Amino acid sequence: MFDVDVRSRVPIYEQLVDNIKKMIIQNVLEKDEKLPSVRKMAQEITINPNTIQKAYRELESEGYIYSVPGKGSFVSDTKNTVSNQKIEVLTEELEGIVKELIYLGVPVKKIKTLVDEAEAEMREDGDR
Amino acid sequence: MFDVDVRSRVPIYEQLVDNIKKMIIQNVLEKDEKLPSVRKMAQEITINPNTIQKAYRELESEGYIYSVPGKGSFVSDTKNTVSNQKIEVLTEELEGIVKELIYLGVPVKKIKTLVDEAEAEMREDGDR
DNA sequence: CTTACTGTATTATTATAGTTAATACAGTTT
DNA sequence: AAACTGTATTAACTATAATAATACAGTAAG
Repeated sequence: MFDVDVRSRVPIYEQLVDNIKKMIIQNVLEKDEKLPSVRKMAQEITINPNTIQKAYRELESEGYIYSVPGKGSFVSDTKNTVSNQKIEVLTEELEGIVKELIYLGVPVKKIKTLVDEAEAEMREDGDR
Repeated sequence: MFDVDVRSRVPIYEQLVDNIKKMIIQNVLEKDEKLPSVRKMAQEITINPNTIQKAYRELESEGYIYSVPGKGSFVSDTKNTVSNQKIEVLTEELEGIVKELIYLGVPVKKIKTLVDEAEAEMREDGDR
């Protein structure tokens, strides 16, 4: 569920932050749901509790979770902002890809055509 | 011309690799053009020659440049080899993101605006 | 009240990657 | 010969991530 790649160049605690953020935004983790305790999570994925704590501290400071000493760490209410945050993330990704395509020599016009094609495809197979 | 951010989390040598790759792909650096020597480049951007060498070694192993001991390092002929496959991959990613954005209610028109903004931002960066 | 959980904090240590530094050697260019 | 090139090697320094070992205080349940 919370998988990390210990060999990745991006730090474990940051992978955790990203993963959990994503799950919260996608509503895989719901409001007030309890996250595994730092020690339990540390056991689960066999890494040091301090690393988990660092991730949780970061998530709390960004408002994604709230922690109560003695009780645990819980998912914050991000309901009203969830969709916006998700769009924000996707927009950033889009920006990066567009920039790469442009420097690879793909003209903006062509990129916009791709956007249209994606929309068309989406209407065809109305799933997802 | 070859600027790096020494405070970035991405290593200097990798920034160099990326920058030079981009310039080659965009044809800012042309086939058989001579790159600054490791020592000269090191002076230019005030970092260690070994770091430059590491970048050049990487670029050579990826086929972007070729180095001749005693002469220098030169841009390879990569036209039509390197970038096409990347464009394919990026196009698929673009498609996925666009579909998600549409699903979230972002109109196609707005997405195209984002494309334009990305292009504009890119031109800003390019002049820096 | 005791026990076993929670989050939190602190300090020390290890591991790793990036970078710098100082040389050295051999090929080339003039 | 002198001044360039790329290349290689070894050592040292730095910053950051991660581990380890504790400790303390709040909460919940028996």
